[in-house]
Amino acid sequence: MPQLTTAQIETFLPEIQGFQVFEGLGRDQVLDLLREGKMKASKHRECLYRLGDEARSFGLVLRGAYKLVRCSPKGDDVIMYFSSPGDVIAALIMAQPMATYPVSVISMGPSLILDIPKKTYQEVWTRNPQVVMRVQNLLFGRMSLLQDHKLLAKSPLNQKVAVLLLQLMERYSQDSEQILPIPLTRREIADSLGSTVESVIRIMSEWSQQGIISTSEQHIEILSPEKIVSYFKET
Amino acid sequence: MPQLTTAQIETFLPEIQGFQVFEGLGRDQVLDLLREGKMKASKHRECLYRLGDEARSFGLVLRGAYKLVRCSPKGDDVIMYFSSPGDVIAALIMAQPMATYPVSVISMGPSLILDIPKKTYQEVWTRNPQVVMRVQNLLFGRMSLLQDHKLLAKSPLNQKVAVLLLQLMERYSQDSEQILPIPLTRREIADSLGSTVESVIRIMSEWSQQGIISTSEQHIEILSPEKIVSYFKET
DNA sequence: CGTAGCCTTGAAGGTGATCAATGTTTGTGG
DNA sequence: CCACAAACATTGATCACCTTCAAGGCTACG
Repeated sequence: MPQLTTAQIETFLPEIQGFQVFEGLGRDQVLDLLREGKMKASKHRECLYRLGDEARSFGLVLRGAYKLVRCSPKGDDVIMYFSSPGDVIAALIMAQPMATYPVSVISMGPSLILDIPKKTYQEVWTRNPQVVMRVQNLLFGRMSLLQDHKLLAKSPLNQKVAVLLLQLMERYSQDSEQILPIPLTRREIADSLGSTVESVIRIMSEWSQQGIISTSEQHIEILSPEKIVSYFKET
Repeated sequence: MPQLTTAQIETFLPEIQGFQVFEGLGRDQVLDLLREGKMKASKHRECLYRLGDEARSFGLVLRGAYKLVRCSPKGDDVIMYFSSPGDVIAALIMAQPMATYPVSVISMGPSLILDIPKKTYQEVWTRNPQVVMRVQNLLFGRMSLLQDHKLLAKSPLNQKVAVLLLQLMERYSQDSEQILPIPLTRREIADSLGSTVESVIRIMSEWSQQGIISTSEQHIEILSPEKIVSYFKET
């Protein structure tokens, strides 16, 4: 995992200033919040933070995506969250002294993150009520997703897959194209929904045949969102 | 829903100062955070905040319990969270201007809450970084519960029920007795787990016969926690 | 060119949802 | 205090959905 020079932060600064967390903050204020931050590029499937390791730093996602993974009692992976650029990862755990990461963070496709030491969080982030509130809002968004997922507990699997794909599409798709720009495997969909690869495949194969979606080279495209939406309008 | 006089807050003040959110704060500071707060006693099954209503105030739970309920697309209730004394309810929504409650809040058994106007949150709570951090920690705890629930997605229902009962027992039981001091129906257990009453009953009946739990007058007692624990140690 | 990760399909089997019917407790108003 | 309604608990029968297991093919990458 190559570490880039701090100077490179400059390049991304305009973009970073546009992130929700930093909305409306001045350039110097933002630079202060990123103090001691190091850019880290991750290759596909590389592990950034490992569950159980001591939490020394947290991350601001710049490019690509990372999945937050825990391990079920049974031993299989469960994906808690898919992060997207602008997301702050593992921030909450920074508030506690001597804590360990509650999840593993693994990149999906080539990704870029700004890795910021715990010290900066404790000394700069927590002192600024506005920033703390912004982090809280991000957290609120993630909690809403977890709640939405709980709401679908009794729904059939195809509704769950439909909702997940549309959620991800909304967050990741650029240029209003309906193509997911990150490699999302069927296993990952299953791991996110608490289901199995086989079941997910059966559902998505059917959609492919019906021309509702199209998948090629690990990328998923939704051809007719309306039809997918219909899946969770049904009783 | 009778409103008690503000003077009554004095009575609860020592208790309130002991809550996690206010830990280490001075008496005057706490009083300021509760500014304009009104005590509200709720009867069993009474609705405190209704989903979709304009969010004008939030609550600090003093006695009893409240359930946070949303409605699934199918139309049946899903319980997102069981609150306990010391919990802050609907706080996050206070940060947004003109928002509506994202859940309904309904009391379980006779309960007591301190209802605090939005204004106090915006003017006092958000200004104090320490308090904001504390609220964030409470939120973090609730998110952990949602994550734990997601982790059990593939587990059989009896494990889910076991985990839920032990979680609630840990938070509510007083004097290290293993009796839940709040009326928890089997329907509520089902609504919380995204299951059905019948399935929950079948599981709990079996436990009753085996002497693992005992239920009388709407109260649940765990006779042998070890045996319940064993349910989620199994593969 | 072999391994690893991913995708696919089929068959069998189980868990839990659904539907239906009935008993029990709680709460309310006359 | 009784009668009636509403909420809760219970049991059984049936069946759909999804998991599990097994086997095989495809593609990328060292």
